Amino acid sequence: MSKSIKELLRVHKLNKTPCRADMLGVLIETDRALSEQEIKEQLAYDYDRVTVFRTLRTFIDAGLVHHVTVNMHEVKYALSKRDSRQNGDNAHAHFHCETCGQVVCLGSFSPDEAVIPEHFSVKDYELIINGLCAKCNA
Amino acid sequence: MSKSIKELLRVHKLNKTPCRADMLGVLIETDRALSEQEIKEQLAYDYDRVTVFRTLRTFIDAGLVHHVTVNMHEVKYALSKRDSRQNGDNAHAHFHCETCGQVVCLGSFSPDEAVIPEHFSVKDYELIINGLCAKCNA
DNA sequence: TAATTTTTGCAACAATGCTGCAAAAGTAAC
DNA sequence: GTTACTTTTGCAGCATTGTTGCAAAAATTA
Repeated sequence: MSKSIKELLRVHKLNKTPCRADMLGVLIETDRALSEQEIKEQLAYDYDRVTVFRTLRTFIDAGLVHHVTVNMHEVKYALSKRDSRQNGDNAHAHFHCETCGQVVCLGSFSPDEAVIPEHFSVKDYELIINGLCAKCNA
Repeated sequence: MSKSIKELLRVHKLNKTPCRADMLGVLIETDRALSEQEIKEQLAYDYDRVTVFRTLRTFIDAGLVHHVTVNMHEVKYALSKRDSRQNGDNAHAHFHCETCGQVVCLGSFSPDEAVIPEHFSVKDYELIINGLCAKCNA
């Protein structure tokens, strides 16, 4: 397990540091998206809150992690399956449980194929499309 | 115009107050989603920030307004076309321009029909599905 | 107009996002 | 391994935002 952490960091051209390895370990061991708070609670050591904050940003910039926002303000982070900077993996579907707050990443999707896990029920969904409007596209 | 503000408030069972009428006026005159800050800047008078905050929440609770979050933390508010509490209008597609930050509401959608306005280009989209997971569904 | 309910403004606090800077740790070259 | 250089971390600290409680003001109802 420790080996793949090292590998992941190396592949993404990030130096290996205790905090990064620790955080990555937490994210690897979870199949769902975690809030900053949830990640902190699972870390082996207490790092400065700014460090955790910056590390998450580093991971995102490196394409190692992606984020979702549910309920207006709850930001959750999850390991990207593949390097989202390189390939066409530019769409994400996430399932958010309104009761327990759990967010699971459903991976890539096309607007015409919604993959809902069995026994999950959909109340509503929201599509956020990022791109350029007509004015900025000119 | 003032008449439709009054109407909207009445239909949603909300008392008419200067702040509400003012804010509703701003939202009606815009076809896109606005941040709390943008709304404040367009108001005729300066209301307490808590009042604006609470009024937005009141509007959302009443189904008069809905919200989108882009770029992790930017929350934007837009007038709902119909009362989203009553009918099946439980899905929203929003277009977010990464350059100017503009968010336009594309209205209701099904995952298999993505309606992108002409000359808009998509970089990526995100689908947030709210509902119940298997565990909470039991 | 009076009585009752609702809304607003203010004070205040917690949590979060973020920056600059110096210390510590990591990396590379010898 | 030691040295020199680069990167990361921790800390102090500030701005913004989300939120609550309460009393004053406004709106609604009778």
